Amino acid sequence: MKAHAHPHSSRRQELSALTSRLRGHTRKITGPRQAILGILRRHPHPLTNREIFAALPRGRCDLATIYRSMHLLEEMGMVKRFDFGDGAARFELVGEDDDGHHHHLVCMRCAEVVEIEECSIRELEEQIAARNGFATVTHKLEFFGICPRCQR
Amino acid sequence: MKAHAHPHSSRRQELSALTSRLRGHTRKITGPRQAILGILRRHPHPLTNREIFAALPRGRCDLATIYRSMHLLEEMGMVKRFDFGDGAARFELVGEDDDGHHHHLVCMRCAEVVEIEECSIRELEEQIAARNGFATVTHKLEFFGICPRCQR
DNA sequence: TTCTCATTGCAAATGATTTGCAAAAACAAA
DNA sequence: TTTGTTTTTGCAAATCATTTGCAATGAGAA
Repeated sequence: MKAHAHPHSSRRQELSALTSRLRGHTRKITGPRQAILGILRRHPHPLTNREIFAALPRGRCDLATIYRSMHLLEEMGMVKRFDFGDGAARFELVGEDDDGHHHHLVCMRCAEVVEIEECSIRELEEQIAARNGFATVTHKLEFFGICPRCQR
Repeated sequence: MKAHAHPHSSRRQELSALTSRLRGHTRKITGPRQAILGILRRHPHPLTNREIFAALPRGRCDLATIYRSMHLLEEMGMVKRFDFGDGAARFELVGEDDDGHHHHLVCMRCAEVVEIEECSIRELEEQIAARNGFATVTHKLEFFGICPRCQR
């Protein structure tokens, strides 16, 4: 999965800003957590836990700890979970201002990922919620196709 | 997961029509396959392999066979795979005329499923494909919320 | 520095899905 | 209908992502 344009990641957050968010939730700033946040900060792409693990200097942190950390960060709203349907969850850091809501266009051959900014599904979401009496409706939407390079 | 309106399933396919589609692909009409198609036909909802297994008279078919059958049926376009993000794939029978494209609104508490018919994402899909140079773009979209009953 | 509770590493447990393999079943041919 | 060939199945074991029990460790407060 190569590097790619990532509009949302234009303003990379300071690591200190990230850790202070942890502190604000009465969470401890541990080595593994700092390391994980560091990786997420450097890779503004959806990363699997295994990818985060591989990117970490070996022995720095257990895979189970990464799983636990991602749950914590997700609950705190610091990361967003994505599901590309291949059985492994992926995570991206969410900006403090940002709500992290966006979609992806995933190449089904090489797995290149392009971030999709606009989301005109909000209105549709409201219609569907009203029409079915559902509350707090959200959605998951990902696009899949063949990227330019794979078409050649 | 209770029964619910299912616009797409209005015309339930004959079992014989289903098996003849298998025959057309040089596939054998076996007991397990007929049983599985029977279950899918009777339950026009997204079903997990385990649910199909449980719905089958016990001893009728091995779970591994269900997994293999669903792959086969999916390749043949006879079923559509859905992913509600809970780690288990779900399948629905696809009509011969129908392309099976639709979405769901899933209650996050009780897992009730409502089928969503319209899909205004097609246009968006085309825009995204053109703008990013991707080919054969498709998407996966599911909605999640709290159903009326769970709100009480 | 000490105390306490959160957090971690490690290994084992889960749960969905896949796979190797020999036996059983379809179907076509005779 | 009997036989031969090929697919399909059941069963058990293997994978893979993810979770969890537990004792040892580390972070932050007092």
